[in-house]
Amino acid sequence: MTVKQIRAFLAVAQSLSFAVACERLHLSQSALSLTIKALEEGLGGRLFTRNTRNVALTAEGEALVPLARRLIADWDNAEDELRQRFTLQRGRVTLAAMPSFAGNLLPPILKTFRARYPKVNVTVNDVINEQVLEMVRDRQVELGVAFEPTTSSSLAFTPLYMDRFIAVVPLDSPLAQLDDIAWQTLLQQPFITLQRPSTVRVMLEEHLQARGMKLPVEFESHQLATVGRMVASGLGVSAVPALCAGQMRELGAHCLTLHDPVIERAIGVLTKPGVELSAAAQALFDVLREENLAQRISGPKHQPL
Amino acid sequence: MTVKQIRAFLAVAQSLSFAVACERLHLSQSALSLTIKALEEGLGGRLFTRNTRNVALTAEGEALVPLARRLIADWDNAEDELRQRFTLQRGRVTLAAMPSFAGNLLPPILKTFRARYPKVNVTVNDVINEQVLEMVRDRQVELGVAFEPTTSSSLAFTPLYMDRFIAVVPLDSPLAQLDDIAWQTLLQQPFITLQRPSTVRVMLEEHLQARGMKLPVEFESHQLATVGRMVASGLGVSAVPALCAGQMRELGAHCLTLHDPVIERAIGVLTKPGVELSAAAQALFDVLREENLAQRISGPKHQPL
DNA sequence: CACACTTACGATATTCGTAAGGATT
DNA sequence: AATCCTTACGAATATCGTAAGTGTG
Repeated sequence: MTVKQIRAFLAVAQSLSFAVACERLHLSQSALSLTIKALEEGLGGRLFTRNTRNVALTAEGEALVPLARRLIADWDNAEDELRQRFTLQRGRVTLAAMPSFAGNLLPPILKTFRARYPKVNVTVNDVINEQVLEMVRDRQVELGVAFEPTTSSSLAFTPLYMDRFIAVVPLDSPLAQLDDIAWQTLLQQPFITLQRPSTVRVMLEEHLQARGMKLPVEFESHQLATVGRMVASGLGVSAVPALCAGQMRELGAHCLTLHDPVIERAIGVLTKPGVELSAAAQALFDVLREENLAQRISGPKHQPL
Repeated sequence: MTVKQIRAFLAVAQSLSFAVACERLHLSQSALSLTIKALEEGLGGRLFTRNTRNVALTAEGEALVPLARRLIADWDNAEDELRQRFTLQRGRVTLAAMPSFAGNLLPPILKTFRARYPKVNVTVNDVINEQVLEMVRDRQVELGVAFEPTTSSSLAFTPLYMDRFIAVVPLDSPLAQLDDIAWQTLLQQPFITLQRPSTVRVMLEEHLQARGMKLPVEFESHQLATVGRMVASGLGVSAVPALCAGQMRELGAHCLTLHDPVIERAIGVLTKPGVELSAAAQALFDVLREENLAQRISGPKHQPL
């Protein structure tokens, strides 16, 4: 039993005429006749009673009609769906991104993506930097956005931005009047930062230790928003990735360029080598790079690459 | 997209190896490779990522697996069902039979049929003789069992039995002592019979009128069982088709051969000419004729043909 | 006799298997 | 070097359309 045979059967069953059906099928009468004959022989009995003058369904043919209809409908739907996936009229991407990215740059990017591929579903996993690597490695997601891995992580990294740390100070602090600030100066204030397992916290401590400096940590949180709110309310100062500048300002804190040392690290897309991206994932990857380019023009604090 | 392609896809998706899959498909590696390639080209994208060392599903391929499974399962089920219908492992027959037949000879016949074709559904329409003709004519049923039509009814008739009228008298009547009885004698008793539209009633009156006799009707019913019960309780006598002898005896009445005149008429199978019988209907038809033959040997009152 | 399905047959297209090629372990 | 998928190519097979055949109204 082949798809062609069932399509032919349905066409004949509908019109009850070989002559009419063979036009719809773009087939000669003889070919149609043979096709039906082959189907009948394959199934072991007649589906139509036909003399030269009229065509009618047998009882078994009658039974096949609804089955055939369902079969062909399902068949066409499946084919359609697959084709839609390939043409990105449908589909699904899974993405893991670290919170600072997921909460700041990602939303407008997703908006662009959605505008271009409205039926493609995007699942965003807003997880900490380490888990981004883990999820990509375990193939729980196709794409990850995170800091560039330090150790060779067996993951492919495509840089998007060069992110540097900026200082965050209360609006009413005298420091808020400066254009930029040195770490040495900043660290004379009570320091508010993320809790230890955080990549950001670890990065900070490593870089500063190398320069013989130490964080005068006064308050710790595991959420960047809390850090921002604490700074805004005058409890102390902080240093965060430039990526979060917008968020900090929204929370009522002031941001300054930080130097001596400039601490920076690439943020980019992580993929698992050898695992081919779905068409949908590839499209999202492309949008991520395009949007990066767009930002380069408008020029934010974090520098696109 | 063809059935063969999808089967090939599933085989490869399951084993994740072309080499293994091609054995299950009874196909050479190259043919399988081309089949998958054709499927991929037809759908517009890759379903497997494959280097010589391992084969893996793409995201789209992953999406196709459940679809393909359902598609193939439905396909095979449909094919199976049709094949079962043709081999009478399944199916459905519709039959209309007049009550005297449906209630007496038919049940053991259906038992034989069911024993032979356990999965074939039989729908019996127990309707009066005229409606049997009507239902066959309207193709509401494939087969009918009824008296031979008088007027050319445009239906095909295959005789099964020659049924003759027998006398039914109360057990305690002096008539019950006789071996046989003439109509003239029977008609001296109060007569119980079916109501007018009945074919049996009309037949009786027509035949007797031709011989100058008339039914001394005392009681009328539209059900044969009621007639039997009335006779059994001594209200009068009746004459019924020999087909109903068993039923009459069960109701407590006595049956006698009736003569002068012998009124007889063929009972047989009605079909609509030009309408091919389903395999199931043909099988039931055959059983009806076989059972008739079996009865000829054991020899009942109504004579098989 | 005209219409509609079937059968016959030659041409075309598809599919298959063998064999060679290429890549990975 | 061995394994496994792909590509190439000739052979077998299947499918198609034209045309002749058949039966029915």
